[in-house]
Amino acid sequence: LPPIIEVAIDIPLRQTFDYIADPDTPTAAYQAGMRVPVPFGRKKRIGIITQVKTKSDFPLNKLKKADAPIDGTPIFSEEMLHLCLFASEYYQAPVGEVFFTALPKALREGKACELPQVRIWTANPIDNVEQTLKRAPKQLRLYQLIRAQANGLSQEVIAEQDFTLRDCQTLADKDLISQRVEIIEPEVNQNTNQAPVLNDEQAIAFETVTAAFNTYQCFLLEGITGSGKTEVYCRIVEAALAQGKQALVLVPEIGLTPQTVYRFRQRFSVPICYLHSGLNDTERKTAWCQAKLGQARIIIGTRSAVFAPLNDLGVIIIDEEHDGSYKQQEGFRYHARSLAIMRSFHQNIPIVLGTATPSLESFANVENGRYQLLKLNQRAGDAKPPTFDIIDCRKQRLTEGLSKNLVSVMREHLARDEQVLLFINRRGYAPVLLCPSCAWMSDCPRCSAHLTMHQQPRYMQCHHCMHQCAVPTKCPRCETPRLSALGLGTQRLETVLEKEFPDTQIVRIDRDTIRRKGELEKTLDKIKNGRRQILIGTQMLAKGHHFPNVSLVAIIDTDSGLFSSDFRAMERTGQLVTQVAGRAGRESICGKVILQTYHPDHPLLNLLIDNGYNAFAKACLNDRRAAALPPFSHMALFRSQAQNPKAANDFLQQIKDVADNLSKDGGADAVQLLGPVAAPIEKKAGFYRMQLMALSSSRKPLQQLLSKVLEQKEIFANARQARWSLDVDPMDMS
DNA sequence: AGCACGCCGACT
DNA sequence: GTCGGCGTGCTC
Repeated sequence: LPPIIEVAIDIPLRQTFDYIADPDTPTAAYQAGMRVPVPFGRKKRIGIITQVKTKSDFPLNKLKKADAPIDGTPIFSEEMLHLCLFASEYYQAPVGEVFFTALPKALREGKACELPQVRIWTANPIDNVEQTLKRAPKQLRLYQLIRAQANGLSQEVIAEQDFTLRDCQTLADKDLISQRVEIIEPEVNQNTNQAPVLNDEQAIAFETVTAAFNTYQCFLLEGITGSGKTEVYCRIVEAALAQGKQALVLVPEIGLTPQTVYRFRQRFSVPICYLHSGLNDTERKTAWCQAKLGQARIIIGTRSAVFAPLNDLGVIIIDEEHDGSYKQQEGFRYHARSLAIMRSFHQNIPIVLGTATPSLESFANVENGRYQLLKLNQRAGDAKPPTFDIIDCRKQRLTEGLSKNLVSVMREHLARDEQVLLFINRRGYAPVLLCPSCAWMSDCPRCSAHLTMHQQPRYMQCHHCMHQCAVPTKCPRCETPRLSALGLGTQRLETVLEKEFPDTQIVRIDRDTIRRKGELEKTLDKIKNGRRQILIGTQMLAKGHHFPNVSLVAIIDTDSGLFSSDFRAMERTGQLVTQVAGRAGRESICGKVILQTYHPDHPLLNLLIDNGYNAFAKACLNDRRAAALPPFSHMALFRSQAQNPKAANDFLQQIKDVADNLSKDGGADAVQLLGPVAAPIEKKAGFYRMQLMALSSSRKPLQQLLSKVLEQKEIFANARQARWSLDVDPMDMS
């Protein structure tokens, strides 16, 4: 009797579907984790077998017949199958969606999981070939081309000489050449570089982690900028490789630059594969399969690489663990850090979270003993920490956002032929236009936000929905001819500085100046080789890059991160300031950091600059504890959006009603429901947005409530009137 | 999500 | 009389 298989399909349903296995296919050919084509509705879809069983809850006569599996061996190992099932439960995400986000597109579409191959043609020894092919000069040229290479010639090289596969086959049909297929081996560097000597702290970190090989332990490697975290990673990876294991290294989205890639490539003599957004579908499939088939020994990738298939995984490293890009913000909203920790727990291997500015979550886990803290406090060489200065903006008039004090300090540094880096978190010229006589403002027609004015080229744009229009020449309401540009963006800052420092080169880095790939690299080189420059940048510049010639860093709009509705805003500001401070200075120059603020007495800001990030984080944690916010409670956020604000509200109200009823029955009212309330940006691209928050002191009741709520079918009846999503452990409250 | 079914308005 | 709008229900 053919078995019944349980299949997950890529649709937004929180269920699997049962099928009867193909009776003509051996039973053993069906295994959990394999891809299988199944009839679904009136189309055929590819699904993942989650279970092979003998019984089904679904009426037997209604079960459809599955095809034979695509894979000879499961594409999801038992480990990955469980990780995906866990993730689906934890994040309340549809199973199929989870499995399919874990696969590269080419494999989702049913392509074979195999290593890239190359077709190689060799010439058969033929006498008098010139005679045989005398009427086919092109074929003769091809034959001679191939004959010239004793080991044969690959199809790619032949193609470069303007011969097609067809041409080769014609020769092959005449028995003049023959082909063989070879696996393309990944390029491997033969590195003889001597690894640098570790300092004491690095050595302790390295030894502690490697001593934990083959057991689960989560380490928080807290290393200030320049303390040599990367070298510790490299040593740990090296040790894992020496044990015949693979290593998984996760980096933030911005972190996988050619520089990082180059650094790893220079360091190791094993095949490395990279999984990042710059790859096309084929490259991604190749990298994935190289990992799966054990060819790649080190896998470096961004968020989704947490799903990389690795049979001999020995250690996981997460660089810049505090970085927000580890959280997927749409669809299946997972956090790669959480899943990586889960993965190492199930695999019984250590995991290292490295950063100069740990997330409060990780700090709390050190305090409660779940993570082990490893510290790197020594900077390489004689590099000194930067000094901080607060400029009290209440005491002086700012001209175009710049205080007199800042300008004069800038002059000092520039006079010494050093670089100055200015941070401002707004691109464009001015964040809003205002009519001085009737108070009209340049509001976006589709969002509850202003249109930002851009110059060169001149246009208005909404940074939330990308809506664009011309810059109005007069007030659309009262026809007053002169509108004032309010506030300061990177472009305006650039204009102002050009006037103030006419003989100094100014380099602006934001999404408007860095459009194409590689442009950032080019500009960074320009900065690295330059002197006496003013650099203007958004957050883009805060991450990962070091500028040895910068001796002064100023944050122009510190206050924008100080007072926000998002309870994580303060944490992010502290991380930004600390990371930014890390950009400045080198061994010989002591860096200076200036913060412009209207709130010079802000206690957390002062704690940060006087006592450092650790003290700041501790205080933030205390605030979180007092407010019973994460990480001292667990949060889930229902979001809804609809063109009609009532529809968005009604949907969430219905969820709240259902949830309230359920928690009454359960007795334990440990889950608090707050809302529905309007989202911080109430309207976006024409949609009204609402949210409903669920908070609980422990995870389990929250999880159970969410499961029960989502089981209620009536919720989905209303769901057509509003688009909705559920975010477990939301990182961004907007 | 996709797709079919189904029941009411403006058209060759 | 039909074409087609999108509300509702289902997918093993």
